[in-house]
This record gives sequence, structure tokens and C-alpha cells, in this order.
Amino acid sequence: MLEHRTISLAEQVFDRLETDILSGKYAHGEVLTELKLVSDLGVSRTPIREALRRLEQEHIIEISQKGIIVIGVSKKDLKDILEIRIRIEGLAAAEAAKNITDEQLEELREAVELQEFYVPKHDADRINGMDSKFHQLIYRFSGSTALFDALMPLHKKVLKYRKASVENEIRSAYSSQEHRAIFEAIAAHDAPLAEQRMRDHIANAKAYIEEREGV
Amino acid sequence: MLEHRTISLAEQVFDRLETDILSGKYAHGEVLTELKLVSDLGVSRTPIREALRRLEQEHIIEISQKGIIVIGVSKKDLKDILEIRIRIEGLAAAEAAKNITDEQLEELREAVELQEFYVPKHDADRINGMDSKFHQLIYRFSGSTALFDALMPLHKKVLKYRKASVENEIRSAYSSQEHRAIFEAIAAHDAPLAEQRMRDHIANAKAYIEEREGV
DNA sequence: TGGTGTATAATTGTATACATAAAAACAAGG
DNA sequence: CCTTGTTTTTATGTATACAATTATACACCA
Repeated sequence: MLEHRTISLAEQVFDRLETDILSGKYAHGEVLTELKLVSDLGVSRTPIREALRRLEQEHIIEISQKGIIVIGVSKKDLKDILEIRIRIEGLAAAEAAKNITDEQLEELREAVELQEFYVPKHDADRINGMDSKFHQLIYRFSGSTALFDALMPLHKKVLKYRKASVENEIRSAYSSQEHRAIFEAIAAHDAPLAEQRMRDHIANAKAYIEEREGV
Repeated sequence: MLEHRTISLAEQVFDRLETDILSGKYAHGEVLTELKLVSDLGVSRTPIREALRRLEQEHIIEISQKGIIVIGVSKKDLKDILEIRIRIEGLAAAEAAKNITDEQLEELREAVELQEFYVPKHDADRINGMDSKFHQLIYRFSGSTALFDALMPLHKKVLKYRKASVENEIRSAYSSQEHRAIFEAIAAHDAPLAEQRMRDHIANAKAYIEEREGV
């Protein structure tokens, strides 16, 4: 396992396993063992176990005597997650509109504009990356740890399904425009407008994803 | 550390530390070390570290080279948490109204009635216990893992502040009545009514707590 | 053939030894 | 007296050895 800066092996293992599970690299029901992960990742059981405990807490794996069972995110989960995000992600945008600094605003602007840059190029991975970054920055700039902690795991769990959205040119273009509109409301420090636009944005994403996934 | 049934030491350590931190037993800013916990709890560093990782993920501790810094729940956190719960806990009640089974309904009824039993006796600990149980059962009976995962940590983090509410006779009696009303709506499988009553209940609790805490 | 008990193997659970990095103590020099 | 460089201590990070539990394979018997 390469790259060992200041970030601990336990953290790296967590990030990697979380991404692999949420991206669908491991299938639902697949059984892993700590020993298999030891040989795959090239680290000892200690950091692996610490990562597994956190993944278990997020309910994307289950640990039993048989091994580590991959759970992932079901379509029912997806439905529930988007329903929750419709109700609280607007709050994050509203709080960000109230609290954001000029410097943070520039960081947010960059995410919006890079996404706009990649959309006509159909670079799905980078679009997805900027899309994620936009939402996560808003969680952070809301200034609420509670909102951040509630929204971040929900957002990460949509990864696999968001990827598909981004590959659709029409939805991808609309989504980028919606981000721009939310950004403008936040930049104007108009909390109610930011809240409404974010709520609509999640509702649109939900409608698209659910139609696509057939739920 | 006594009692080692089927539940692992790591889990026991997590529960104990979480309760101690959220109840205010450890003060904000207090610094612990793994070694201190080893001697206090009588278990090795391994299960302690696994518990600490989970507590760190919940943002109620921070781990640094200086040791383990207790963070806990600030009044700002409390405000943010209740604002979130107002927006999504009604959804949990609505889903429970749709999905609850007769057997689960009886379990919920028991929590309501035991709370009603303890209120006139001013048994704060047991009232608090039944109050918590009522909400947590609804999270479970909502049938949504996402709602459960979002709401459970928020609910647990109010522990310290809820305790004070429960010691007030007037608020405690109202709260118990509100639980009864929510229960009746769920028992009637009236999702919109359950949602509205739960939202009002959280809003009332928020108003009381915030007035009391002076935020 | 089916079930049951037992032996075996495989897995997680826990403790501990060692590595590493940062903080703290301290001494020297300006 | 303050600053700075060095040493020492103290903390977490990681690997590994050992324990305990559970799943599995298999032989035996009804």
C-alpha cells in the first residue's frame, strides 16, 4: 500500500474500503475476511480492524464469525436517503448563505466553474468529482457539525447512483445549472432562496435517479 | 471490567465511553490517554482503540499526539441538532405509521405507558429512559436504515440536555402527553398526523431546551 | 439416507511488544 | 531573560502472538 504521509494506515484503509464498497466494486453479500484484506492491502490486522469498525457503524458492512459481509446501499436506502436530503440539505445551503466567508465563496465558485468546464467535455469522473465537492463544501461552510455529520454519509452513499446521472448529458447539464443557481443565492447571502434552490435540486436529482433505477 | 457475555469488549468500551461523554461525565477539553483508559477500564488498548475510532467518527472526541481530547456536544450543536430533528423526525413517525406491525405497536405502547407511569412519580432517570426508548423505537420501526442512522446519533447527543427537561414536572407531563398523541396517530396508521405531531413535539422540546439553556 | 455428535479448521477477539512521531523538559548561548 | 537546539519522555501507530468462538467437514449411528 503506497503513500504513507501523515495520514494513518487505518484512515487510508477506511477510505479505500468505503470507496470500494460504495462504488459497487464489492458486491452486496460478498464475504471478505480480515486475512484476505491483510494480503490485499499489505497492512496488518490492526488498522484494518479499526477501519472495519467504522464501516460497520455506517451499516455498509456486517461483521460476523463467518467473515465480513458486504452490505452496501440498496435502492430502498437510496430512496430513504434522498427523502432525508430533500428535507435537510436546503438547511445546509441556508446556513452557508448566512455564514460563508469571501474566501470560502471563491472555493465554492471554483467547484461550480470547473464542473461547468467539464460538462461539455463529458468527463464523467471529473464532473462527478466536482459535483461531490460542491455539496461537501456547502456542508462544511454551513458551520454546523451536526449537519455535516448527518449529510456527509448520506451524500457518500449515493456515489454509485450519482455516477450514472452524471453520464447523462441532459441531466448533467441541468445539474450544473442548478449548482450555479444555488451558488448565486449563497453568494448573495440570500438564505431562503439558497434553501429553496437546494431543495429543488435534490428533488430533481431524486426524480431522475429513481426513474432511472426504476423505483 | 465486568460482564463479558456475547458482546465484545470493544462494544462495551464504546457504549461506556459514549455515555460518559454525552452525559457530561467527562468535561469538554479534558484530555485522556489510551493508557489511562486501559487502567480505568481494565482492558487492553486494542478494544479501546476500536471504540475511540468510532467516537472520533461521531466527532465527540478528537485524537491527537497529546492524547484523546473530549469534545462532547456544545449548545450550538444542540441548536443545530434540534433544527435537523424538526425536519426529519416527523418523517420517521410517518414511515412508522405506515409500516409498524401489531407486535411492534405493543412495544411502543409499553414505552408510552411506562413513561406515563413514572411521570407522576418524578422518577427522572426512568422517565428519561422511556422517553429515549420511545423515540428510538420509532426510528427502528420506520423501516429506514438511513433514518435510523441519521437520527440515532442526534438523539443520543441530546442526552445531557434532555435529562434537565425531564426533571421539570410541567414539561415532563406535556412531553408524555405528546408521546401519547404521536402513538395514537401511529396506531391509527395516520402517517400525516403522526408526522405533524412528531414535528410539533420536537419543536416544543427545542423551545423548552433552548429557553432553559439560554440560547 | 438422514440426522447427530464430534473433531477440525477458519475466523474474529484480545493482549502485548515494538516502531514512530510529537510534545515537553532542559540546557546552552545570545 | 528569552530564544534555540537537543535530549528525553510520552503519546499514538502498527505488527504479531495467542485466545475463544463459531462454522464446517466428516464419521458414525439409527
